[in-house]
Amino acid sequence: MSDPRPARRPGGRTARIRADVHRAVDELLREQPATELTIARIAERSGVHLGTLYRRWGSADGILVDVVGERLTARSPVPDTGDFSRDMETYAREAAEDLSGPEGILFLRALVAVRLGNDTEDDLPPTLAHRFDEMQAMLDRAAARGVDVPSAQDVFEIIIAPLVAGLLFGTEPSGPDATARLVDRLHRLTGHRAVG
Amino acid sequence: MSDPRPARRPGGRTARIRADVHRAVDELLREQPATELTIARIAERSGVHLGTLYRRWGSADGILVDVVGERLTARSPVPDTGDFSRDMETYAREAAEDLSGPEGILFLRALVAVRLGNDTEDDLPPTLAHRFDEMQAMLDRAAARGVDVPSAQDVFEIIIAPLVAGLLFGTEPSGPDATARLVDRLHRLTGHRAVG
DNA sequence: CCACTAACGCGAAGTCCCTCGCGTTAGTGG
DNA sequence: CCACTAACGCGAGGGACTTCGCGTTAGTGG
Repeated sequence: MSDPRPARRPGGRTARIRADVHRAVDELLREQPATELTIARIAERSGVHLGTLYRRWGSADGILVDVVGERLTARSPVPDTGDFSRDMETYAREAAEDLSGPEGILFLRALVAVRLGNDTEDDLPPTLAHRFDEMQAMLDRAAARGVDVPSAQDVFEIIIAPLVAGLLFGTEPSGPDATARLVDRLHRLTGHRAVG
Repeated sequence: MSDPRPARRPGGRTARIRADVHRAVDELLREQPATELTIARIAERSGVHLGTLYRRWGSADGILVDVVGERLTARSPVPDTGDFSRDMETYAREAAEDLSGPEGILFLRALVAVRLGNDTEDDLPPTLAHRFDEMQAMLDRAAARGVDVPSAQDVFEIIIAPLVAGLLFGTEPSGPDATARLVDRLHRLTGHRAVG
């Protein structure tokens, strides 16, 4: 969904077009509310033809998922300090910040539109799937050090889900205290002292 | 959101129009995928003029939130057997069923579009707020019987949030086992044997 | 360096979305 | 029963969205 083409010809032009589009979207988001972001405007700003945008991304939401998803991935690397408890808290705090910011909301909206809009059940956009893989790797590293870690699903249900749902329903306190509380709850529920 | 008018003139015609629209949407949803649901089609089927639909609901998503939200409220009354643990499990199971069904997905999509689409931060649609009030009442009843109950926010974070987020990210097992597991987790967190 | 073809540029055309002003209808309060 | 006005009906109109076929460009593999 992010960039739906299986990279059959990932060479120079294709990558250049994508970069142009990303730059244009970045600029446009800085100048106007996200609801004003149309394919036509992106085409105009980026110099990429309108038909090309439809062919590659299908819709403005598809472009948004691609752009914002990549931005989130880029600026929040998964931590690896050797202290699982601290890493987890950092991970949770970054996730909360990403989500509560304006582009987090944007990303969520676009993701929902793309995922629930089409009947074909397809996978997560690559940027998101990659993020989950990183978390799994973090858990694996800790497990390799002998730490008794929760499952990825536990982390998803106890940490991520409340953040996302709170955002949707507008009932989130979402301060730094909130994420600390979630992490603490994860430890208590999964029964780990979380040292390691 | 749901029906945005503060009921300044809730009398016969207004209610009649709303019923007509709801009936039309029900019919249309049975005949075609939700993505095909346009304001124009609703107007045609219901006999209500297109301009009226835009005035009252603003968009097709707004109508969807109204219609589906009411349907969910109507068919899943909050349980009250006097056994808190059982009530909570029933509540969770019903919520899970509502969400996993096609109209649950629909509702979620529409809710996101309506809530995150406009910049004005407004409240939850009445149907949803009402649902939360019912849950709070359920907790209050149990508390009045002397049961040590979790907070509404706990229920939201531990029961509702994983269901919603799982739906969005497509990572939900969401069987009856899953909800039982969530309820069990809630009990463990609040440290109750959940008898009452 | 050449042939192949994926991906893009182009522009027209159709469709749908949404708004607006004005006239009409029918709840509401007295 | 009457005056008032919220809410609806109406239709035109502009604007936005999306698709399509065809020609062109430029990675890719040999």
